[in-house]
Amino acid sequence: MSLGKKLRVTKQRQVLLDELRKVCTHPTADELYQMARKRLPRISLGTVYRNLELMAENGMIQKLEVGGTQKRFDGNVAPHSHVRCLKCGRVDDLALSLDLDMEELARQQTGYAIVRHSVEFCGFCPACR
Amino acid sequence: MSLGKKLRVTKQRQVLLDELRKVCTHPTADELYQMARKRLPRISLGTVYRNLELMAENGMIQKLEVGGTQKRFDGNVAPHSHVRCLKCGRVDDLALSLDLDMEELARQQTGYAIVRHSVEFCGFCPACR
DNA sequence: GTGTCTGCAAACCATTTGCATCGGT
DNA sequence: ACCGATGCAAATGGTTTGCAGACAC
Repeated sequence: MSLGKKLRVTKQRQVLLDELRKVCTHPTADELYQMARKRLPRISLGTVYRNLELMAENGMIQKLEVGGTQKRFDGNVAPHSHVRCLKCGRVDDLALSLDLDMEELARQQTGYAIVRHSVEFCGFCPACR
Repeated sequence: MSLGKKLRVTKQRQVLLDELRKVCTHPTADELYQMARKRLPRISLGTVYRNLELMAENGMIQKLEVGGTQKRFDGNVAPHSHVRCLKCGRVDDLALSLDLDMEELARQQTGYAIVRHSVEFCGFCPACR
């Protein structure tokens, strides 16, 4: 979550951040593009990708480390787990996080300097099973 | 891990499975392609992808649900966690698995029918930090 | 005014797929 | 002989990038 350089406040950036924080789903870049387009019809997909990347680097949003073909983004930067539906791909939150010293255990076992971790459950959501 | 239909025993399949079980790294499809090519120079990348997919469906190998741009495969089907280097992308094993009733907890909280889970730690490996 | 950001389009890269042929059973 | 599996090449789909003009500071 190391805060990077200061970003300029552009309409595009504001709208993307706002839309992302507004929803409880975990939209893909393309979904965010569709959402933002309703307010900024001329925004481009490239801008969406660039901003999501920059905002994630700055710790303003989270880029999810989940499976599936597309990356997903989360306006909630607090550590939490996710459940992903193997059929429809939706991702939901889960109020569960590993014990704080799990990362310490991982460091001891592997020699890695651990930055973060993620727990992902996979299964079928109520609508799909 | 629901075992699918029976697969024919082809040279390509045997070599891929053998190579994957031989290593402790978690190769990408392309890495496996390079490894297999030393023994089967005419094997195609499409065949590699098709077989990895089929063998994963049959529970013979594991397709890892980790971050990064490329999918990775694991010859070890026992449940375990992974550590991924944010710089070089290598993935190592971690002898750590969640409490058995974590999945039950996830089911209660979300209503999903949980099939599996994965824990991924991210950081910098000894060579990269 | 300067340096960042944007829209657009082309480029990229991992993965998938169609098809004619090959080979395991 | 049948039908799944293969090699090849083209197609796909998500993401990235180069560039010229626009905009935040």
